[in-house]
Amino acid sequence: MAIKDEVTDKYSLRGRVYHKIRGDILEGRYKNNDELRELTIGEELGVSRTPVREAFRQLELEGLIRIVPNKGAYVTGITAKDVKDIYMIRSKLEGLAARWAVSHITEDQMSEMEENIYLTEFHASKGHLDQIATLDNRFHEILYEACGSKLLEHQLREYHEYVQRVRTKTLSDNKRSLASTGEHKLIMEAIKSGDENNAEKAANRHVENAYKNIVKNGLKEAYPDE
Amino acid sequence: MAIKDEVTDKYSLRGRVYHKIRGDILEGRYKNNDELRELTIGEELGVSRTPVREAFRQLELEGLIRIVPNKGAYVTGITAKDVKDIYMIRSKLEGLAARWAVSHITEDQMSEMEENIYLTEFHASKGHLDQIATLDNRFHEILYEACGSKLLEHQLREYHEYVQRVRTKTLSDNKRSLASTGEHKLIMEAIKSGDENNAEKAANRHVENAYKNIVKNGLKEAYPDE
DNA sequence: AGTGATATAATTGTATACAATAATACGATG
DNA sequence: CATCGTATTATTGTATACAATTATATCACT
Repeated sequence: MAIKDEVTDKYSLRGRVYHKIRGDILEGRYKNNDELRELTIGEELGVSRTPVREAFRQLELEGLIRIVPNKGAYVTGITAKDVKDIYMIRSKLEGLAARWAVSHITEDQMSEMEENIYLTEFHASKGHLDQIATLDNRFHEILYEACGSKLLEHQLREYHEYVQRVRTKTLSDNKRSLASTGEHKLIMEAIKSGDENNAEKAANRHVENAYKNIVKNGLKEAYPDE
Repeated sequence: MAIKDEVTDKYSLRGRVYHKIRGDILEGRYKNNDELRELTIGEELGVSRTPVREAFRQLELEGLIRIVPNKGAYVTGITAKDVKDIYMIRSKLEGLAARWAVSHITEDQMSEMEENIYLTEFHASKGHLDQIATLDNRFHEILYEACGSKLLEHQLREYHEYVQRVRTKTLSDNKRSLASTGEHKLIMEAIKSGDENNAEKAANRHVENAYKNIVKNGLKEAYPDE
């Protein structure tokens, strides 16, 4: 109730609970193996156990918590190893997305991609970190939308969200953000020129390089080991 | 109640409902856009709306149904295009799994993989379709377990389940099952000899070939177009 | 004091009750 | 006869009640 009165009805109560807990886990506000009690969470958000339970079931399926029957729900979170795996998987899948985008991208999407890179170059030269981060996210979003596969789009978006925390942290490295923009440009140009093989390879390398940079800037401090 | 009394308590009521509906969708027992009513499903399985709703939320997250707020739940199912996308994605991810298996596979897993191929060759020569299908599934399971990544393992298993229906259908082609076993052997040998690049390529090609065979044997009849 | 049994409390699992929303039926009006 | 508005019904969303299970505390006994 409390929530429902305050804001417009963008989500159901269950939706709010789900996004709240999910955010708290992905942003690292819970520690690994923290126990989540239905009643406690419900009271914090001013809702009953029902929507909390439904949110728990979704988070369980997503692998962000694990539910022990008749016992409780425990935070699983994301480890340093997970981040590594996600980047290696993303490398392959963003490659596929870039390859497929060659034959599926619309004119509007192509224009937005070019504009995105143009703008990013400008803000990178000025050191505008916030804008760079937003544009970087948007570049990948455009790629996902342009690949022509709802399935791949959904999967990539999910992985992208999972590592959001470490990404925003690492983009504040100015040298990396310049290199990153250059790599975006290579992907865009390959797609524009219709070169599927190069588009795929460029996307592969871009994600691999992003991961290398993350390791260099200290992944271990941001995520638990095991 | 009805269910709980009949069988041992392997799953909660919610678990049963989830697996039941999921199976019905994946096996094609629902048509696309079929509406699922909480009360109806609950009555069919002898449970109340609560566990049904929790199952619905999971299926929604998985993308197998879509829930329109205050309206209802509608089957999304899997289309011919989805099958294609899944095979292309699987090609890349099984490649990764094979590559990672090189440095993560245990002795037991290696032995089981060799034995699996030996047995498959035997049953293929005799035309034992059921055994071949079981062993084929198991081969991929071993690969997933051996890759050393819970995340990749989970994702591959999910995709594998999604296309289970079309797989069992297509393996009844005897020529394909022989070729498939040969491809398994190539993957196994590359892993055994420690050749990461070849392991990845062999797995890529194996999944691509499996898809080509599916197309040849009539994918359109098994799945809706859009 | 330590150990085990039993009672008590806390927590989850499921069913039901109530509220809100959307679909449908029906009748008034032009 | 068509159309709009209203009443009714059906369905989902949420809260609460009860059942089952697990954790905790208490106390007797050695």
